[in-house]
Amino acid sequence: MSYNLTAGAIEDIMGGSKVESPILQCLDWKKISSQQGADRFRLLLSDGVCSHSSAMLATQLNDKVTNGELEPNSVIKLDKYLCNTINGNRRVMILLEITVIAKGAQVGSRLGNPTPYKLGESKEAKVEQPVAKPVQNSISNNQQNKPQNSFYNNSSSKPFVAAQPSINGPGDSPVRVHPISSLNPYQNRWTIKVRVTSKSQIRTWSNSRGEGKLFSMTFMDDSGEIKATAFKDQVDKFYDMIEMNKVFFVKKGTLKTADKRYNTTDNDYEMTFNNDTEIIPCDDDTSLPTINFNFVEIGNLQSVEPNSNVDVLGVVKSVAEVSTITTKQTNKELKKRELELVDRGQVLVRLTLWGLEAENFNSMNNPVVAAKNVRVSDFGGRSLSCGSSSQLVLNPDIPQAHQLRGWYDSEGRNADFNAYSSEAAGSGSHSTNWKSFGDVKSQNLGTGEKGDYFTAKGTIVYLRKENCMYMACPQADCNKKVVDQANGYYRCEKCQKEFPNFKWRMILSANVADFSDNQWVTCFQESAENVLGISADELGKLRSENEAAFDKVFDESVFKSYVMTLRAKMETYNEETRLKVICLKATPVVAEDYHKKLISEIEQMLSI
DNA sequence: CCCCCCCC
Repeated sequence: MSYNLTAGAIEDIMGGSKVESPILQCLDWKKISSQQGADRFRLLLSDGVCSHSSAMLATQLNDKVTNGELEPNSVIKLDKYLCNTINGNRRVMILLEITVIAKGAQVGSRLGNPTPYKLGESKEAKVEQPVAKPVQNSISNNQQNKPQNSFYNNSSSKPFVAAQPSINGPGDSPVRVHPISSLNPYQNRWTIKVRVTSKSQIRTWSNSRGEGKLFSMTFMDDSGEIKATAFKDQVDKFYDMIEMNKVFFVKKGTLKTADKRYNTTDNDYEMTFNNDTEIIPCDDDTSLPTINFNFVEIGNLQSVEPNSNVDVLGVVKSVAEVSTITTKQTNKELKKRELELVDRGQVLVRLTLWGLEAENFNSMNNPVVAAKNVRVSDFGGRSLSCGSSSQLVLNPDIPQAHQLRGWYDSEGRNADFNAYSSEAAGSGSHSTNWKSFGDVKSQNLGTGEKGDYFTAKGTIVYLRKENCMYMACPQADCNKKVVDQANGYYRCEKCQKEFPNFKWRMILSANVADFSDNQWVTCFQESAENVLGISADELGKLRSENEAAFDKVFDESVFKSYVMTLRAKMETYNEETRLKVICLKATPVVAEDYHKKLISEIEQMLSI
């Protein structure tokens, strides 16, 4: 097996040429530790002729190193990369997208005989291509630290020079547009061309260090996104101008390390506007990506970690009035409004809007809403809340939204929904917490204080007939076992009373299996009656009067499948602690409903 | 320079 490295690519790239999708060998990598906790990897790349160690892996690709995909000697294709100049002459490549063509172990050793690249040294005695020369003085105010030939190797048609005359003064050269991913705190001569993909409300603060107001926003271009914040004067200057989804040129802002606690973008840096910041509207609305979503299905919110942020797509089934609440901490009055969102999984979740967004939300006719970056809370099972970095988009023009619209108008409008809600916290909300029996073990369910409630589809593989029922106190609120006095009376020790009758109660041990594992579960009265399809009273009669019929009830119940509401909890008997799983409810599988759930899970998988 | 994301 031979691998064709793009010989000469490193020299060309270092010389400033644009090389499409070069194939290089990664000879080694090195972890550059940073105080921020975000590791960065520097790669030693070779094109077979030259090697060069100034290639940084974009942090979103770190897992390629950590998961072992990019081991030394791998052959890789650079699908998307940048080349920046630092300190006037040192060039650094930033790898944004790569494909590992051959694993290091497969390649085995370094290919060719690469020697380290040195600036200005040509490997061959060839005439230098004019394009490979650093661009000199083509831009007014040329600075040492300016990225002289920063380019963005995406598609062939991406303009590197803004064709927008409005930001160039008379006689100025066209302004070079930089990708967001190239911004860093060490260079301040840049212009980015970005779309606004979120915009917060204005918020005020007052603390020991002073007071003021601010708003924040997210900018996006092909290379990534960045959070930007405007304070005080800059709020007055830019708040009205910055509009969701619009495109702007932005130049001169202060870059600092992103505080990942409050910044959900994948950018290592964030921007603060300053007195020199310029923002110029741009009417080009087509060349930049628009807000993108990574939707979690409403029914899958149960498996999302509370207090994390997600994107959700749903139909607004209902809109409540605005109400006012008072915060516990500061006694501040806040306006809120609740929306109910539903999707094809037929699950309903509540989304809370705050402040002006609550007051201004005014939409009838059950719009589809795409909610970006909303916070997941575990209140009432799961609920959603908008924060400052959240963004709602009504009736977005995306395929999933159109599908959802069609579904809602044709059937969803009249469908019943499984709601995450506080009333259902004991049962209903758990009906959407699907687990497999394999999950019960691998996720250590039941180890918590309260026990874990979940839903599983299981097939009965064995029913333990022995001791599955007992004679119980006939009092309505007492289910204690009674003692047969052998004189026609039955004594309940708890009630301290003898009765001429008793009632049958069930404790049925069932072994239930799904694709992943099997599980012993205990069914008490109701769920045992569900599973056996007969009342305890009738079964009790059969037991004493017709053993064959009694056995038949069990035989016929085996290999039937049920959707079960279960509770797993560790319990201790005689100093032995083991997991006990109780079946609270068992309903025969309705194929149509269950298949809908499977289909929505498949759709969920495909949409990622 | 904020850093709150609330309430049931």
